[in-house]
Amino acid sequence: MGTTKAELFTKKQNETASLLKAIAHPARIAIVEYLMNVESCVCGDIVNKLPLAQPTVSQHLKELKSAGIIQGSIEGNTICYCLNEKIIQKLKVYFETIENKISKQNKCC
Amino acid sequence: MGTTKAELFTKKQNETASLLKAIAHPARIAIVEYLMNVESCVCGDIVNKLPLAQPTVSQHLKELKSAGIIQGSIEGNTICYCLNEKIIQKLKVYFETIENKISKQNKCC
DNA sequence: AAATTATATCGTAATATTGCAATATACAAA
DNA sequence: TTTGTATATTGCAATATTACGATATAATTT
Repeated sequence: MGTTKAELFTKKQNETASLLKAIAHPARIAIVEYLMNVESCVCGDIVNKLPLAQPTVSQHLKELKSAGIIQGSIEGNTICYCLNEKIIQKLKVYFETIENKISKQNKCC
Repeated sequence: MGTTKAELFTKKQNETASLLKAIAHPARIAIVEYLMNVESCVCGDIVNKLPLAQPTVSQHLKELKSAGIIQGSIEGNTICYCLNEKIIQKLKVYFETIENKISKQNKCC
């Protein structure tokens, strides 16, 4: 195996899992945290900032982008990446909702 | 490879990635969402609720537990699992912080 | 104590992920 | 139009993850 049995879970559960998985890597965390602190964001800067080879960074950027966590816009020779605020907010709300539901019930441990 | 080069990132980035990775699977999302909606929580209930074999569920519970996302307390023959509110809150705050930082800066895309 | 019930662990097959060298593409500058 | 610069894609080796049958462990009931 190695294959997740996605068909056995709800669409939403699979989507949530994919979204979290897309961020759940130190290099991708580092990219997100870099973008959150910077105003203008060029791919080359990210490559220089990260301790990984250019193709590896490119691959991580692709994953973040296809999950919708970052957006990229072509700027001549260069690509400007930035965070998708809506998706970040969605994740915040997800954990906020869990937090609120927990506090409303008795805990057994 | 297949190995993440964890030593190249900060301790905190690695911890955040591990924590997110621990939830980033539809079965583990399903477990978290089940626990969030239920008052008393016994491992057997989770096994019955999920469309996976008992050893598989046990393995997922172990991962959630070792990441600190759930806690388990032995209750005779049975094990009662529940969510660790502090960790969930930590994740909420993480995304909340990113959200706040984004809105304070100019976006280029 | 034997049988039953609840959960964990081991071992392993199938598949996925990570990282990078080599190479391709695409625009910019000379 | 050749050269340089920025980014993406391909191909592949190493390692990690997922799932589960078989089995172990540990408490409960009979």
